Amino acid sequence: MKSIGGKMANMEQIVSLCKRRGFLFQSSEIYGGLNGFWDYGPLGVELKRNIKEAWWQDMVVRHDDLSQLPGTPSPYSMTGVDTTIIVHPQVWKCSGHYDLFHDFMVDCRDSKRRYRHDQIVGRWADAKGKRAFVTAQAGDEAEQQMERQAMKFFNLRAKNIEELNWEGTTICLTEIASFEEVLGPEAKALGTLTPPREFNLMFKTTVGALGGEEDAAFLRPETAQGIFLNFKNVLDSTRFRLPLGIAQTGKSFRNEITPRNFTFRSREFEQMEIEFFCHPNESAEWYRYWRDRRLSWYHELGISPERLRLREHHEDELSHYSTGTADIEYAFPFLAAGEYGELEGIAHRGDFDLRSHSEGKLDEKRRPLEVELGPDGKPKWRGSGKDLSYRDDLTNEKYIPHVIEPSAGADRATLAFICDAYYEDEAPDDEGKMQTRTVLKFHPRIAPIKAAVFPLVKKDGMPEMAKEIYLELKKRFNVFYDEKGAVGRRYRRQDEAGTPYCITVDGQSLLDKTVTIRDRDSLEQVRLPASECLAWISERILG
RNA sequence: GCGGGUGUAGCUCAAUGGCAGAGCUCCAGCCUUCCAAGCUGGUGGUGAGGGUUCGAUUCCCUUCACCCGCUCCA
Repeated sequence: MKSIGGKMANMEQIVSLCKRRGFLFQSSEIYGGLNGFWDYGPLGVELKRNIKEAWWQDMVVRHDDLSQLPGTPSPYSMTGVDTTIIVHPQVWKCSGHYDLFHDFMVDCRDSKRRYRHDQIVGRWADAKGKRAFVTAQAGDEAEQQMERQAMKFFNLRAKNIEELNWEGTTICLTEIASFEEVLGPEAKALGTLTPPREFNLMFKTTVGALGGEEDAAFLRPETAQGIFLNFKNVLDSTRFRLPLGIAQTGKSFRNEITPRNFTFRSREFEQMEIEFFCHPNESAEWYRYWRDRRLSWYHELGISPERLRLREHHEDELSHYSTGTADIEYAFPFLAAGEYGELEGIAHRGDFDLRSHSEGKLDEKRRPLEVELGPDGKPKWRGSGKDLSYRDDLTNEKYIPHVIEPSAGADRATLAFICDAYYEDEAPDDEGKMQTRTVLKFHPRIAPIKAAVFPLVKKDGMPEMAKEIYLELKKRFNVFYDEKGAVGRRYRRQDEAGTPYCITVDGQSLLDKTVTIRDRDSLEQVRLPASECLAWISERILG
């Protein structure tokens, strides 16, 4: 979002443009839509493909694996995989998603709030002949909040605090069978909490036509696990050495409780993920490298630096096994001023993933990490039992690699690029009056249409020459031909689509084989031989 | 999942318990030698389901979607 002439673009205008020009449509729209699902239209699919392609080219294909790049401890390799959406159900048990994504929630009928069942703590209390299980949300202030709740509920003043009797210790709500005597964290009466209800954040499906519950499988909530599963395959089938990054793009699925904000929180979405495997001693340095590299990638593709920020997670926000996580965040127009939405997370994951898939799911709360045990004392979720360590054939050192994970949302990036490109400015019409112009100032590399070719008027042989140029460019780029109506109107239409260049064949073209190329942002035109158009545009869009 | 708001043409918006309108867009044609508003004609709509009624886009119920606020966000 940019402001020009003091007018701020708002999300409604952007959504409207997306639909009007064919960037994004609601999924199943003719049936009334489906919450949390979005389709890309003719312009949107080109934009998103270009963004994914830029990512793949920049991260994998064009990566210089021979040089030591600034900020890195050594040269490194990059490669890719494309793994399945459905994998062995055990994968999600060892990855931690199964436990984490099967939250039980309780709602409070009184306060209209919702809580995670396992994040409510409480303690039995009595006063004035009444008894209640007084609760609060787990956290540092839980004890104070419980006391406040109890004083309020029992109608006690501070001076009568000794009338309040606590029994036993603070325990989790999960230990309480019936909620009849439970006082919700913000409730005024007892028994207002609903029974715990399961929220399946992973999409469940069935493998096999007759499958029962034992054949249940899940659509992946992230592409990353497919990379871990193939870590050994990649090393065994190639001559790559560590450090090595393995990239993958693909669809993931999460049953978000509240899809919101256009495509920002969708239930079906596409990720662009890298799992970067390295020696534990160098992992901190690699983490910093990837964090900075990924931030600069957005800058290179033209995102406004002032709307983008890198946010390091606080220590208490980190996963227990992570020694560092940073989010790349964008100031989306649908957020309040000063708020940012996550585009990408760069996480130092240590050896959690490879060890979990080898030994069994690790207990994130234990230091050092150990396999999480079930009630029977055996591993809660068994791993594959396969050795996923790496032997360095130069030093003969054997170790379990540490992992840096730059995980980006392709749809979120696409949305950010659209929002960031949206401008309304003023340009003069043919009578010199200033008219509002809506323009998407995409970086030429990601623009859906690279160039439009127009005959200035539809006669005198101009269309013929323009079509020739169009067909020649079309062999290399997505280009657009238009001969209808006033040329100014055609320029404006391309501005809305974000087309960076418009090539116009005019009277002079017929005499000397030159054309004009009009720049979307500056509105300036240059004249050059028609035969040089391809080279001129190539130079500007290859990035 | 809760509360509030909104659903009328591709877009922006009118109107009404009794034939649903405008502007822009779009399409066809005319005119046009560089930045959307010239001329002629044309396509096209009440989110879905049910109820009340002689008749519902309008009133009622249900549902779906979108927006705002909670909640959630590994």
